[in-house]
Amino acid sequence: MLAVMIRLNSDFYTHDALWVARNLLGKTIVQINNEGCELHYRITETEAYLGEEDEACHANKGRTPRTEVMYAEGGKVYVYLIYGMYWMFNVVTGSFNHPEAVLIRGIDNIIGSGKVGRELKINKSFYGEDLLDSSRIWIEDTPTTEKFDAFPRVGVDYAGDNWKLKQWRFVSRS
DNA sequence: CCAGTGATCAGG
DNA sequence: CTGATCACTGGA
Repeated sequence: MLAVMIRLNSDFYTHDALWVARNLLGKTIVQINNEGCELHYRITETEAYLGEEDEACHANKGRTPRTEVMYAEGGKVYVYLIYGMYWMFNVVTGSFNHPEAVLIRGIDNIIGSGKVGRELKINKSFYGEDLLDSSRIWIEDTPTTEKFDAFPRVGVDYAGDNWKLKQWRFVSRS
């Protein structure tokens, strides 16, 4: 029996960032590399950023050129460079004009958002990429009974206690 | 602990 | 234009 892999669709990504962050665990990022080969990566760790009211979310400071794509309907890619070195790979979620995203922090045994960006060779050209339609990167539904643990988000000490203590980081259990 | 590295954004 | 900041990593 052949397991048919289906690209995740708009119905998936338009859920809120918390739902998407939890439900992306165990799903498969598919990427076409420079040689035309199809690479598969299992998502193992995610983090949710949820709206302008979330003090840890980039959109907390409102709409800017960088955060613009977060205001799109779920299904786009949000990338940004941090510390001049690391490209963060995020999936935009939720409805139009509600800025949310899920940061991919781990794939397979690669743990750490900077390492994920490096492995996927993310750069600015991925900003706004449409996961529903792209021919070079997308995410596929994957049969899984994923168990996970929740932790506070990483690197958000600048946010108020209410926000930095939220356990919006999700890690697949073994 | 700390350096590296450069885009981004608010403020003059 | 300036300068602070940054959802990080790797090496003392």
